[in-house]
Amino acid sequence: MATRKDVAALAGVSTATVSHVINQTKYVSDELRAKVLSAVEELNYVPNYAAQMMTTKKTNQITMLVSDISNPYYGEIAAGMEEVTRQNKYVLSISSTEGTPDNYITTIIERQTDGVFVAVTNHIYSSEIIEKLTRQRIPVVVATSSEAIEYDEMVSTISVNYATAMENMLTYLYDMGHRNTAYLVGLEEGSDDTRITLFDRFQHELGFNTDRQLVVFGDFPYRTNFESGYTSMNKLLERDLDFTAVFCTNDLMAFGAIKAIREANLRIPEDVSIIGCDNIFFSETSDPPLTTISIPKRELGRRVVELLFGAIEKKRLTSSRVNGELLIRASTGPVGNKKTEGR
Amino acid sequence: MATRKDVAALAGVSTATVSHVINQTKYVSDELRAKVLSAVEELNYVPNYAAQMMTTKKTNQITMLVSDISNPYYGEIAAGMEEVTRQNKYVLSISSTEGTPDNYITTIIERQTDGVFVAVTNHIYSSEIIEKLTRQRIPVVVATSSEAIEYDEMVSTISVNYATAMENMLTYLYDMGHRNTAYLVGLEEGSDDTRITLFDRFQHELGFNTDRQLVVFGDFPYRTNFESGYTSMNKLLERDLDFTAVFCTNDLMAFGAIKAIREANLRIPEDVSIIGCDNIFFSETSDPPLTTISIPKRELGRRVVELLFGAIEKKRLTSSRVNGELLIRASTGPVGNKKTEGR
DNA sequence: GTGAAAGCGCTAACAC
DNA sequence: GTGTTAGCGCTTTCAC
Repeated sequence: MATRKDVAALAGVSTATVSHVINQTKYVSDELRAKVLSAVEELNYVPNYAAQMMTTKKTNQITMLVSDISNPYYGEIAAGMEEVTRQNKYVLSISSTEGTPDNYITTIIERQTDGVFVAVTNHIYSSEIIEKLTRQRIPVVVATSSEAIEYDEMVSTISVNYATAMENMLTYLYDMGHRNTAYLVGLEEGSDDTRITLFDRFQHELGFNTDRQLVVFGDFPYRTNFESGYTSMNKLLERDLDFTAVFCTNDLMAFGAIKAIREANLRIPEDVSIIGCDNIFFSETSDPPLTTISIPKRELGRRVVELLFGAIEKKRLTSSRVNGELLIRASTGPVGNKKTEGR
Repeated sequence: MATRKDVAALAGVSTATVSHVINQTKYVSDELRAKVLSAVEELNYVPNYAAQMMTTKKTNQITMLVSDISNPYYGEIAAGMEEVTRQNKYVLSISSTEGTPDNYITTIIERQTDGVFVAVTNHIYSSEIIEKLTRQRIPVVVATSSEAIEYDEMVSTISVNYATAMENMLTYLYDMGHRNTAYLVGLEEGSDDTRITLFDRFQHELGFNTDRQLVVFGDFPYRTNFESGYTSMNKLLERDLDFTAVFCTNDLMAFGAIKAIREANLRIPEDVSIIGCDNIFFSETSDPPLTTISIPKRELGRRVVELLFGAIEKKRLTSSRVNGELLIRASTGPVGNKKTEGR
């Protein structure tokens, strides 16, 4: 593997000159620059990143820490991140924390990532992660839906504004005659998710029958995936309460819920209306197409990286916000003649 | 940021000793080891990876180069890779090559990734990528479905055995009365995909009406996503041929095809049976649930990393193979009374 | 068993 | 404009 020294020798210049033409860090005469370039070409020279990293103390690497990379929601966010990350010659690395996140953090710190996006749904883990990261002065962007939390100065937040979408959703349900709507949260009770508060608030304001029993929290380790949706829905069905609509923390859970509902011999939407969140790609093609709160995922991903760059370069921190939007499809409808013998 | 030197000073030992206890590379007396450890603890010391990289010439990093990270198929493979990658203290980085891959490769080479998994569907690009990588002596694993290609000694292959699944699929279709089945390839003509060959072969053997017009290749840049499925299906419909079943290169394309079919006022499966490939998560919940060739994605991801490790450590190369399996769901059925006025 | 010291490949002063 | 050189933090012989 050719080094900068070899190039310098071949081109008959000093190593510093080579550096300067490669990094365009100082003006070098056309003549020498040409020599250097051709030497680079000839030797098939590629700068050694590790060495560069060591002197500059920058890795040009950003990492995404995610609970579940196989959730396409994060896949699309990652695609958005990748886009701007790449344009800026950064590298995106992805860590999936299925379980406790301890080891990842050490890795991230060792690798001296320039910034990390914490997209971990488990609240306890994520605050732990954030703390460890900020202690090392690593810029962090957190996905939060709550503005209530106080973060360290190293952290910026990206959040989704759910207020309008949640209000629209509940108004829509109300207008369709729904008065008892459940919520499959998946997360632990006490999670800092604005949607929970918004759900309560708008239910009160609009005149729904509110019953905490209709809100189903998850079990450790608090996943929000297909299985979790399936389990939560079954939990809800066992409670034997009246409900005609179910809102789920995300589309994946909604699909799990749909499975459970069908197994219980209930029809969608005639017996139960289902609403998801995220609008992942498949919600459009699913059976039935899913009513959901759409989130601009790619845009969100781009924003995250911009936020991180801001923190890395200017050391100036801000927050960013993206809007959720209700998308009505076939999984919801008016309250119908419920098959009461269904369960 | 504490360095090894600080630790050595605090512990009252040499830097070498610190290295030895951290890397367990030589026996160090319990007494000193304890001192070192507590110094590490106290200083919150974390080894600098860049420095380590520089001396060891290893990055402990593996890269996945993928055409489309938002395709959940790759998401699941990535999850499998991440699993073993993590267990071995490696880092997984993901690059999405939407468009020409030139720049990524340079990045990968600069970063001196220890190994890369090339999951790029575009054949021309992928061979170019492989060449550049192997020229730098970087171990590569390629996803191929063809055994025909001769690769450099630095490349191992992971392949899916489609033979049985393809035969089962076509037999199944034949038994259902289908005689004209189309194939939406998405890729360019001449792609090294065994499925194309297998499709032809079994169609002949079983006695289908074969007509190359029923095989639809893609257009540059040869994507195999939803849009591509939609476009290809429309292309097929315009050809105005008889067909009662359509096989698609992957589930994403199948969903795109389904959209086009519905827009043409055709019913699934009464008028057209649809078969996908991959069995991504949503194929189970889609409308209709998709008949598809299932691939053990996580397992595949794990194997890829193992292959890469083999290449990195022992410099011994092998190949690995995983089996596809036909999964019959509701998007296929017997040839019915086709609504000929449908298009 | 422990330590000194020579690099690894590059950057960035600083001289020339 | 171009070259010299002192590190960056760590690993690893090789002495002791």
